Amino acid sequence: MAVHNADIARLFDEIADLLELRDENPFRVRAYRNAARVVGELSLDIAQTLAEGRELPKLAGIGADLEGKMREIAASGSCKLLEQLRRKFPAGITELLSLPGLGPKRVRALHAKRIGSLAELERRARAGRLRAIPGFGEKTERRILEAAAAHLSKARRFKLAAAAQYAEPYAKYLGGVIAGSYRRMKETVGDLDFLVCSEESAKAIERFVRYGEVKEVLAQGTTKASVVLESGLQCDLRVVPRECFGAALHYFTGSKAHNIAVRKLGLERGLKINEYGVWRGKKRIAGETEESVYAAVGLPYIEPELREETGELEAARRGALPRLVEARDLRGDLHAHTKATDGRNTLREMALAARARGLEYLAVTEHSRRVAMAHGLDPQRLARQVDEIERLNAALTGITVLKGIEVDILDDGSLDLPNSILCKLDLVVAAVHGKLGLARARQTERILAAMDNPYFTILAHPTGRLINERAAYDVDMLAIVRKARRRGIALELNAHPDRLDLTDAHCRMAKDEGVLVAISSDAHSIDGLDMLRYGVGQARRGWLEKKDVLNARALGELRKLLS
DNA sequence: GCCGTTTTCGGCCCGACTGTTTTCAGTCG
Repeated sequence: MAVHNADIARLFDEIADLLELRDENPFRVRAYRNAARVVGELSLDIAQTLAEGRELPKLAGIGADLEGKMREIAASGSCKLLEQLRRKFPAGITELLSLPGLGPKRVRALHAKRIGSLAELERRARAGRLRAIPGFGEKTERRILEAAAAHLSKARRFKLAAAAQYAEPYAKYLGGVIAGSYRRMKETVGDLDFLVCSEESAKAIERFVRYGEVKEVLAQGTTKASVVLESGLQCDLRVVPRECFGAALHYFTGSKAHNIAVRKLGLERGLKINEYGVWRGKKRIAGETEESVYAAVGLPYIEPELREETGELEAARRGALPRLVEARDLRGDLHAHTKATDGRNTLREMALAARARGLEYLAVTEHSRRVAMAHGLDPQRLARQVDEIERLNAALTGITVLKGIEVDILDDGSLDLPNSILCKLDLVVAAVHGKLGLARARQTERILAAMDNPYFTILAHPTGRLINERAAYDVDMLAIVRKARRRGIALELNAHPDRLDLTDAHCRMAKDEGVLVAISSDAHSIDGLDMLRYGVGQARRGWLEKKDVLNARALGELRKLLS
């Protein structure tokens, strides 16, 4: 049984829930929540590291006790404390905590009345028997009933690109900015946080709740409000005066863990930091800009994508923040399809679209024959496309089309096309598309074997995950990254919003190990080229700089690296 | 449960909104 970091994180969160229900020391609860977050974001595989007898690195906020519990969970899949806690409550109790409006105090009150599951809660609410419980009223009872019904359809997080379709027009309508995880370019967002500067907050709030797509107003006060859109996406608005804009933007951008750490730095200097500014006593000393907030605690500006409390404050203190890669740094795109296989536009249309977007080169990388569904290319068809690309390059200026392939890595680690044709290409992007369920050791071995092919240049979508749909295949990413380093292979950061694969943590791993990352669109149409922006966002979350990105190189230098 | 250029004990981020209250607890972000 393989225990993943996500499993350890989940169990830590469950312990935190149960400790809260027992009204334990809130700081002890916080320690478990923090540990869940740190473990969940860690790229190093804890169970595997321990299994190999290697030491765990010191993790922030995880001391001897929590490390012991990590070891226990890694070895057995659970831990004694959790088992003890679970015995004190009915099995479904933590589910109740996920309902809006239900926190530990109320769930404890429910438990005292022998309500320990969603089903039971719904039954009692329907019978009108919740309102008799202290702290519950008629309104709460109704909200719980609605929430319980909605919960069954399982609230999902929106992919970043989907959220953008709601967020951008709403922000424009409000005349405000978008903060929260959207601004931090997280791959999915649970809600949208808008910030508006105005001295007339009532008007701004009114405009917010009157937006045409609003289905329901959850809360409406004098400085903040929450709504749910028809799409199911929750949106929150805060209105602040102009002079507070920086402090408010910082506060509502998060992450929560980052904010807490910044406020602690403030406290050490005798400063209080809230969404209205940085305060020394009653005097506001900063807050008009985000820069002023950071400066108040002695730090340079930190980019939103870095604000996850995963070392950015320490780096800022040392003056060692990365100069993050930007969209305009990209000189080309190294993964795209055309009509020849499953793309929708012709070779020429794709080349012109890339040129129109300011790119210097575009690699055309069709599927290989194994992917029959996409009419993958066999050696003869690929040879014809190579000729076609050469003719097109002779006819076009301002854009160079590179000859490539997205060749399948077969079950045994060989490639789907012979070297006799691969050697004629500028680059070979290789990818796993089948046998996703192989056991970790075999999957890893298969990919490592493929990387021995001398023409292998880029590993496409290295984890194979589809956001909200399919988990990553089980693979030893560190072994793959290290092999890539030895073989001079780059890893792709597939920018498609469904993939964003590599993850942010894997980008950092690649950077730390000295492996270049190719930010590629995997475009199947000319519009697909625009997805590069999400790849850049993910790369920035992974601390990547221009120098870490293969396709931030000019064509000449790229050719040198490819050869 | 963690942590320490004040500390191995005693701290641990901060404010708004709602509903159920008669002045505030609970929840949320």
